[in-house]
Amino acid sequence: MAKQTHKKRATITDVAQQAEVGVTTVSRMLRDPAKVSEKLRKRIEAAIEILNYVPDPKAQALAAGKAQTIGVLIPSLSNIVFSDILRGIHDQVKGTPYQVQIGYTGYDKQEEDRLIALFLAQRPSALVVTGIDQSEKARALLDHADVPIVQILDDAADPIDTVIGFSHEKAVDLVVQHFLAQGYRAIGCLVARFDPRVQRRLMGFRASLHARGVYDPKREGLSREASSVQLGRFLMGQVLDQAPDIDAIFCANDDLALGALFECQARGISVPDQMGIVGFNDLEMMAATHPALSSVQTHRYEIGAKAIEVILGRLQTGKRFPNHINVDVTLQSRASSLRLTL
Amino acid sequence: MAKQTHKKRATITDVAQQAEVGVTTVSRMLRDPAKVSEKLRKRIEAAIEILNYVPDPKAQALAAGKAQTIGVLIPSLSNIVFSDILRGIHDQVKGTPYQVQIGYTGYDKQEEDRLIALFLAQRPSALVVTGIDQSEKARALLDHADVPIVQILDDAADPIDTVIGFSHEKAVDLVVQHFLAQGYRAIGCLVARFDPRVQRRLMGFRASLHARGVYDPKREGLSREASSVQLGRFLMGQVLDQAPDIDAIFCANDDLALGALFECQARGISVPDQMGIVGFNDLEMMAATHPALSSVQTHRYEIGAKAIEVILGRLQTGKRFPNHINVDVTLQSRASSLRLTL
DNA sequence: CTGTTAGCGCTTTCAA
DNA sequence: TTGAAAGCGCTAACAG
Repeated sequence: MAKQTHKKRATITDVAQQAEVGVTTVSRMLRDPAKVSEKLRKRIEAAIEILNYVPDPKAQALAAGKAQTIGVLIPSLSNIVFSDILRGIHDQVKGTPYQVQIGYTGYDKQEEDRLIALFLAQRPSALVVTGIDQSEKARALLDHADVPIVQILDDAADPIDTVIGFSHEKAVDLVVQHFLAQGYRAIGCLVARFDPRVQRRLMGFRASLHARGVYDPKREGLSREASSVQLGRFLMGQVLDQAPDIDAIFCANDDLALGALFECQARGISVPDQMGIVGFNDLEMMAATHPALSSVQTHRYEIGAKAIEVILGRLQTGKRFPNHINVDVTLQSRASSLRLTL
Repeated sequence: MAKQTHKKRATITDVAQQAEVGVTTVSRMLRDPAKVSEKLRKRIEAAIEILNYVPDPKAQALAAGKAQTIGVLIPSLSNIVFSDILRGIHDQVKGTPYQVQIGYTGYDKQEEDRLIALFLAQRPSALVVTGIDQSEKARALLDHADVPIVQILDDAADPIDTVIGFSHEKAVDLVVQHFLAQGYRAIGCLVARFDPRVQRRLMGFRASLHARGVYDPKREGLSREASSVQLGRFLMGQVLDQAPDIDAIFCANDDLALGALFECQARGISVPDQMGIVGFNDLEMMAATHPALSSVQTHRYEIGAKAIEVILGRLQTGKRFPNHINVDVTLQSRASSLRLTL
């Protein structure tokens, strides 16, 4: 008899009436069908089908005291790096009862603080945040939040909870070693958008060159703008003009590296003979350029997936993972930085 | 006296007690401060500060009968095209009381159906879906949903509600015209991942060439794989092998075009003299390659932003927009397809 | 301008 | 096994 008035979605009560059982039974069936007798189960299933019932997640969350939501805070969308991480996250969440809620900080500390407070207020099941450079305030909130917190894409001595990533300094050192091994001596770098991780790459790069006594600030092309291929071309040109002796360039992002390659092509500078190029992140395109571009593979998809794995482990099976999960970075050395026949 | 027991977040009741007012007043203040007297407002603000109160969005949504959520369904994350759209959406939503909830269909019709049902069950304020190729089932749900529905990235004779985008057929015709005007005659194409929009581009391309009597299937490089630079190289190589007479290539995605360019470089084929290349979407990198790559600019950011503008218009100001919003596509003709001195 | 009182749709004791 | 009833935190009449 429970006719729907066209406009209203069916509620659990409607289903209960339709199936002639109590709402409790319907609710129970939804989260553990085994606890309901075969007979009622059939009736309820039929009722759900007839009424086209879909439980309201927010009512569930409210009643249960917590949302089946995993919050994810990332700085940006323009950067494929984060798309890859999100893919890893989504693929791993798929099939679980959890939903992903994404927040974009726009590389803005204040916005990050705001979003962390907002997300935490929704009592998510867990929270994934980018990097290790949260503000004092955010850190306090996070420390007291009673849910798994995963920091990604970096490494920290003192993680809030779990940190999954790698040391940017070490990653960059790999690049410098590689350049030197290939006989490059006048090594410069291109760096854009000074987010904390890029900054650590720059610092690591400088330290690494310093340690080998081959550091020269003239060979740096720096910009606060967002990284892009065009910016890569521009910065490469700039560095080339101010330090003509340069013979190798480390690009803190792959799009800069692509831009550097094109600038060299445009100027008739041969890569890798006159100029070695190495990028960072190893995006798909790097292997397909001509010559193929070397880059530091950062396994972004895996980092995203691992973050969820850790969270699900904690949430569902109670399994604990180590607080530091190091994802190996590897230098994919391709034609753009290989000039020695080995 | 309302001491918090450390673990529990403050509720609106706590705030009301702390400020010695009724909960209604607190609630009211939250959504329209002007309706509360100066005096109480101060007291409430203080209480909120002391208790560190953040309203629970799901309780709000439940009580209000609808979530302040705008659902967005897109097929993929790997494609920068959708990152751009999401940026437009987020930028436009920022500062409004709405939250964005993203769903990924993975180019899978069934998953799309499931997500549409799921999202609608949450009674969002509005829903943005990609394309116009929803299933019968999904369409029925969408038709009866009592919220603004915006379809993006395509054009349809019969939109569900509002459609924002452009005709892929017409866009492709622009490319063919351009090639012909530049004196190219043996025009081929590279197409990957047969999603409905890419498919329409292919159909439009064929029709356009047919109409001019210059269609040759041997000049097509097709693949069901996801579009990528590497795939672009591979397909370009394939087409070059099977149709050596080809002198121009339209790539249904920019990464394919980039791959095509590199394949030409690797084979010593000069662009644009021996081979004209035009891509689709005009990603940032296209202007920075050497030679710069022509591409069809699809204004993805604007489409995303416009979708939200339309939705906010309907939701907040009651303003109505036309059901068809056409976003002009323009061919950015750059060096890669210009071989006539004009 | 302010407070009381029902719910929103669902979960969850607690009895039956 | 099942169900009645009491909330989860908030909003929205409806009185004052």
